[in-house]
Amino acid sequence: MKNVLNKIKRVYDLSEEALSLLTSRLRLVNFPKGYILFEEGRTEKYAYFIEKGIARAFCRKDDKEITFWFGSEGEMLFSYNSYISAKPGYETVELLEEAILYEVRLSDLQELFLNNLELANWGRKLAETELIKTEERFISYQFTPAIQRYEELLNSNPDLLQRVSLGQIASFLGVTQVTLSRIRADFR
Amino acid sequence: MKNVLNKIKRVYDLSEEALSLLTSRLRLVNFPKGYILFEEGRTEKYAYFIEKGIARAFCRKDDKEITFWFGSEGEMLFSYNSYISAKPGYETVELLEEAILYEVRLSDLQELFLNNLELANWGRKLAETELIKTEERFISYQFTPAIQRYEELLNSNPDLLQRVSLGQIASFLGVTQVTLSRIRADFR
DNA sequence: ATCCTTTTTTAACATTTGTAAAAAGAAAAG
DNA sequence: CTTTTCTTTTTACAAATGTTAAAAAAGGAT
Repeated sequence: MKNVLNKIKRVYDLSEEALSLLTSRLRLVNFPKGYILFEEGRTEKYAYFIEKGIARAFCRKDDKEITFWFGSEGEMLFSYNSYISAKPGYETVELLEEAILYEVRLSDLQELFLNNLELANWGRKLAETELIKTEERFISYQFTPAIQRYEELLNSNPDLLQRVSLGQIASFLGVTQVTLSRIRADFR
Repeated sequence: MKNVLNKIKRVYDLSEEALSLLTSRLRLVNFPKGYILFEEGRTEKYAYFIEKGIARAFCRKDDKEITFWFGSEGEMLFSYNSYISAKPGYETVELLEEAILYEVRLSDLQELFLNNLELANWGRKLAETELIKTEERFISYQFTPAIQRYEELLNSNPDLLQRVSLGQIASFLGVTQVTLSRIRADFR
């Protein structure tokens, strides 16, 4: 549970009591490589902490897929619409490796938030942290050319290339696979 | 205070007590058109509710500006980095019209969040709502061509064209002003 | 109304990126 | 080891967008 505990504390430091309230709702689960954890259009009932493995979130449109997120050890997995408003999600989440996750029921989380001040603030911090990350990525997206975003991605996530296919990285960067190949060719 | 109260309640419904705890920390302020409310690199001490007026948030890079947000009546204004981690902000916020705002000290907000369960959950919901909006925009950005984003923007915000210059809308859409002009020409 | 300033449009050209298809390379299966 | 399948690179061409500069249009000020 090392990676998960680490993540929980990094979000917002909790007392022993609050921490065990939260962890008591976690359940260890395993899934094979390729497993579809969340499916577009479904209202999900669980969120997950990644103890081991890597996942990607993507949306489909006209038989194209756009990957907009990668997450690995020590990160959380939600279907935001389900988590935030109990509505069908717009994203599909696929496990790219065999994975060890901790599962938590969304209704349990809600209940904890509504009854425990520390956990409510933990949930607030969690959303705030994700918010900043998302907005910064949005901005960097407009400012920074794909080449540079590619370098930054590899710097912040050096093992990504070994774990994820180039086509998926290309769609994450917002370019086609052909363009990414060209970028890499210039690179050398 | 109509627009602001509306916004507060739309985020998350509060009891009378919690609501007045929050509103007691608000202070009415006025600013002229063109006023720079937040400045890139500064750690801001306040957040604002917009009672009247319209604002834009942008980042600068190599003498270019990228507008990534517009907000008007009934929306909130923060420098996210200041709000979330008391660090210097990456954005500049400019008032595009004479404005009536309600100001709240960030340290007051923090204090309320840490002491009141309802307000902590209000703060959580606020961040969550912003998070979904930002992520959806990010995704639509990759999927949807500029023409369509332009139409959607005008649909959801019909008076924007009257209140904001085309150059700013273009940078919001992620294209140059020339491209936006071409888009509008095809349109007719 | 006229002048001045700012905003928006248009034009010509260069650059980038996309598309489709083929070739090369790598990984998995027999 | 060979074949099959999947992934990545390359090529040629088309389409979209950026750049720079000039023209046109719109708004304000006197």
